[in-house]
Amino acid sequence: MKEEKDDPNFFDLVYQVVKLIPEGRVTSYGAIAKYLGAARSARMVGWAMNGSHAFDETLPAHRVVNRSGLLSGKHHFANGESMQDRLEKEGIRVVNDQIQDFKQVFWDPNEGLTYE
DNA sequence: ATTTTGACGACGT
DNA sequence: GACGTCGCCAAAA
Repeated sequence: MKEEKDDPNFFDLVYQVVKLIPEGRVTSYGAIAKYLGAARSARMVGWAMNGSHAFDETLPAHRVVNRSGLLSGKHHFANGESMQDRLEKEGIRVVNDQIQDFKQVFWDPNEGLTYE
């Protein structure tokens, strides 16, 4: 038998979590990584997203930002403006690629609970 | 096979 | 809070 040394599911899991992000909310790569048990592999989350749109354009990658609430990956979208535009459409305020009230719109997959 | 890079994060200064 | 450095792991050169 072949031992699963690697975790091909890791990438899939990332996509699943991103899909679970409620509208008008955002999360960070590190939060997702931590949720998957790879807290120190936040980079892998971003790397997974890199190929995500290749087979899943519905993936709301625009709701995933770095821990600072900065649209670090906006340059990877087809149109550099699409990411910010979508966020603002969902009620998220973005100024200079920086999400305003990031703490309020932040959604942690670990909690998944509605807070005030 | 080795080196560099990358949609990040934590820690030290 | 800004800046520099290290760690993490996978893909590209």
